Amino acid sequence: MVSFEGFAISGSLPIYTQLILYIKRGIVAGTVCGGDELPSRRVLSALLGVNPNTVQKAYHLLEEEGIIESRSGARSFVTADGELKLRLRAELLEQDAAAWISAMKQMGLTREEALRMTEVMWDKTGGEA
Amino acid sequence: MVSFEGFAISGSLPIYTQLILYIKRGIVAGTVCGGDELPSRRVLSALLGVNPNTVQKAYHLLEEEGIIESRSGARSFVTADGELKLRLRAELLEQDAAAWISAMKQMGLTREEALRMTEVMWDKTGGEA
DNA sequence: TTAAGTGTATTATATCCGTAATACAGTTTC
DNA sequence: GAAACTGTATTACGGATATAATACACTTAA
Repeated sequence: MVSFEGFAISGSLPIYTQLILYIKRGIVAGTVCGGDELPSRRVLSALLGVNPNTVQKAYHLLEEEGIIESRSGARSFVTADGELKLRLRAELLEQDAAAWISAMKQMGLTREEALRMTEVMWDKTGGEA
Repeated sequence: MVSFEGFAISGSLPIYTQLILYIKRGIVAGTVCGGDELPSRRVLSALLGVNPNTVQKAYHLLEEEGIIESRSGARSFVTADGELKLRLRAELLEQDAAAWISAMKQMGLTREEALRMTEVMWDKTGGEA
């Protein structure tokens, strides 16, 4: 069962987008694997304090991308092979890095200043190693 | 006069938010300075192919933050002293770094992998040194 | 002084996001 | 088989975003 313990709504992105990102990044990290069952729309919406339609939209879009599968009446589950995992990793890393580097360049930082910034902030923030 | 040559609408953020970010990052970079005149609402909206109300919203919010000033009838201009520049630099850098590092940790990257990612992508993208 | 440009405000419309309340058919489980 | 749960769909409402069309008073420049 895919866990949503580490998930929290934050920022200005639409909630369904945040849910999609959480699943995709979990697949890249290996914490979400092919065959894993997903919480039902109703259960997850109640857990997060969010409308069922919002979860439905996220699941529906994930299914259109071939990342999860739904059979009417039964619980949905993840369909993630190694190829998809690699595709997602490349997509998300490039996307995030491009946004970060673009912002740094717009503010006039040099490459070394950006690297030092990453080093300093990495340990200040919680999460992982 | 503040130039919007390097500005382009992109991504999912509201247009008025992108305009605000462009001004703020320009101030941090030093390309936008106190006393600089801003394009009028009508001129800038025509230049960007955007509704005048969208530019008005961005300018209005910037004025509420004390970053620009408007006199009814005359052109608006930037009011940015050194203190504001430092405040903006700290705010924006921390905000962007936090988003970037959080994404990397969610995908299970180590600190060194994130640093290497920055190094590799820095030269691949256009902009500055 | 007159004309042009400017900031500001209003009303209307359309789309997206999120919530709310249902409804129905399919599956799982007892 | 029956109850509970599931995916799916619909309608309605409010807020935010963006567009469109005006309108008015103020400043600037010719």
